[in-house]
Amino acid sequence: MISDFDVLLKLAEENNLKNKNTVTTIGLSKSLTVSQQTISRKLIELEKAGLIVRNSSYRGITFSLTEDGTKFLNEKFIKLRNVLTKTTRNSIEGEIVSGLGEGKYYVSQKEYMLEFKKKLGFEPYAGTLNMNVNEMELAEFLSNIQMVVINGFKKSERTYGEIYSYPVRINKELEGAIIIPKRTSHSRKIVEVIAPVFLRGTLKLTFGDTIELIGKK
Amino acid sequence: MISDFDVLLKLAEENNLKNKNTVTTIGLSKSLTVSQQTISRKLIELEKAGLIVRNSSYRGITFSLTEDGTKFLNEKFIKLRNVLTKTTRNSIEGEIVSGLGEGKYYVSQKEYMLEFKKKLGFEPYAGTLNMNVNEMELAEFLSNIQMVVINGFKKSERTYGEIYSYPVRINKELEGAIIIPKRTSHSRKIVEVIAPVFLRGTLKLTFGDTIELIGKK
DNA sequence: ATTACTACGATCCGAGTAA
DNA sequence: TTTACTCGGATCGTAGTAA
Repeated sequence: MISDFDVLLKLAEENNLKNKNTVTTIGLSKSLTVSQQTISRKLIELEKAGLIVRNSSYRGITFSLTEDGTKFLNEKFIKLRNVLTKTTRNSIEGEIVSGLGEGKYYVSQKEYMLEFKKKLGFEPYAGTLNMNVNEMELAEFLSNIQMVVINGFKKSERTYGEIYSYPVRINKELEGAIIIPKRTSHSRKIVEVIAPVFLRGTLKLTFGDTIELIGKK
Repeated sequence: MISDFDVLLKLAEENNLKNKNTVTTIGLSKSLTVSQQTISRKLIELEKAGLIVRNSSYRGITFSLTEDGTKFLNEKFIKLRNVLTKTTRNSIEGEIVSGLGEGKYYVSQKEYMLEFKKKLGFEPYAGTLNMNVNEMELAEFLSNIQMVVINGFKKSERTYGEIYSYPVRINKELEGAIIIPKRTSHSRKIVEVIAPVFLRGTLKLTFGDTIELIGKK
């Protein structure tokens, strides 16, 4: 019995070894020891599931992993990493960048504000600190923090979605949280941090400075 | 369709590779969204395949992963790491720090110098640029560069060991290499960079500035 | 409470084969 | 050469249930 994971991992390996993204179902079937027909069907299923995009002809199949496909593998990687290595990532560093973030808009909404106060224990300053981080480090870091779900709401015909928040300690001084809107599916290089105070002011930071977040709990 | 990998990973997460732990088939069935009966059968199969040892009673199942079970997960982990790090990291940034490095001493040795010229294609300036980097980023970065081994030698009863060098491009302008003595076993936060010119002068850098290295090949 | 057997419908695999 | 369809046999998943 072959799984999506097996096939996707093999595709990712093929994709890396050669720079070409062309494979044949026969080649894959040999390296995975299943039939050509099964591979053909599996690739169709993976495409339907949105994990790859695919273009087949009588000369083979060209493909690439979608963002969701990479994310799928990355999640497995992080779980394995947490299980197989004793040291887990409970801190992350990042560079402060200027914000064109949507976060400020969110924290300005009264309804979110009340939720933040109730669930995180503080009323956030009406702005966010934007931070440039390594994507893989971020994924590892977040996987070790207990996520707090901030409920969405509806107001004047617009729907405001759920926000995932991750409590952190900032530069070993201040309490705060990383916030990530639920509907954001792509992985991020920039995250937004909220806190009860104006962080750039309180910590005397300028763009380009590095700050450290430590996961709480 | 649930795979051995899914179940084994969940088991490993449950006990975090401690020696023994107790789970219930009902609990596992909920977190993996399959039936209790399927989990029961899967655990029996995993035991027959030699991936876990298992002891069941009316109070639950105590189990542990066998060596083969851990190996199974570890192989997946390594494949994922190779695939995911290769696609993500071929550059690294770091801050220039003042050097108390041993590198300057090395590049001053005639024997090393000749090796550098022969194998890297340039004769290094007799000094190194010291750079503060994130250890994990460095490990990922270096794993993607083809290492060039600089041979050691003996001179007046002292042994000079091998040096590992990693060709890089500096700030998209200059050729150079990271050098790491072979006998250094601990992971490093500071690496030394060599180049055919005095880097701080040529690039007009001062301590605290950030530079970017891009892996070659 | 549990685990795990039986039975059977659902799903998967792959040989044959069309395009 | 390919990919990918059909379909029969094999395997999987789960409801019911015994222990």
